[in-house]
Amino acid sequence: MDADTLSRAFAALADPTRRDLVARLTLGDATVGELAAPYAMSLQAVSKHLAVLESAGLVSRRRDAQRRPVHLEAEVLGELTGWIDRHRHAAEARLSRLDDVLGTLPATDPEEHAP
Amino acid sequence: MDADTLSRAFAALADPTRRDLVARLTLGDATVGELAAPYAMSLQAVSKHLAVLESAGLVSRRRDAQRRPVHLEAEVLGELTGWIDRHRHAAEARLSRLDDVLGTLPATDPEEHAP
DNA sequence: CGTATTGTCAACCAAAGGGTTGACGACGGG
DNA sequence: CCCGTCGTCAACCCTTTGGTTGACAATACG
Repeated sequence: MDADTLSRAFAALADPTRRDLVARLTLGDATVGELAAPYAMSLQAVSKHLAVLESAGLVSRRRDAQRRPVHLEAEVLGELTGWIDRHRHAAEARLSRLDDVLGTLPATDPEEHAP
Repeated sequence: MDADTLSRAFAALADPTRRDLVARLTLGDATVGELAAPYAMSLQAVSKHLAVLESAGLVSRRRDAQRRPVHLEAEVLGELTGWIDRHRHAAEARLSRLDDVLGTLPATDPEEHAP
């Protein structure tokens, strides 16, 4: 899980069009043309977005005659949630230790941030 | 959870320095100077990175005399994992339905969809 | 064979990103 | 009151990014 993969994957998902493409691909593989159809932009632009997703490891392309069916690779998504969760939980753990220290205060009704 | 927040947050985490800052902040609040110390770059550069994190809602800054203690806001991290998990699970659910359809085949390992 | 379909490659452009340096603003401590 | 500290603002620079158009590669099909 090198930092570069992480950087590329986060960067890939930073674009609404690319997130949309990912969402579309959860419904199943699709060709570039099918993927491009809904958008106002050119086919080439969508092809570039797919290249970004591919270089981030989020997507792979097969070859089928002239078509290039695009397939979602969900594993990298797991690395992203992995990174985020690790740090979020670290922060929350620290907070609950803090609550411990302040624990003698009048029942601060904790909003159940870490069930 | 507008698309803009999502875009800004993903973009914010696409930079290794900013991810590092987030990691540092899970240990507790810190001033800009403290945060900048480990890096080769200028204080202004780190200040800019913090501005990016702040505009993504990942961080907030108090005022304490000349100091500007930075505080990690973990909630947005939850929105990110929310988006990712939603789509990852959608993809996996679809795959398992597909396995259902192909279910009469000789017990394919779930990982083996792309040989 | 010729041609239509499907995508990629290449060159280009405007805008955004990540960094620099220099100057300034707001405080606290002599 | 002046000075040092902490941080932001502003201008600038180079690279990356998201988009365009035009040409070309590969393959099916009449």
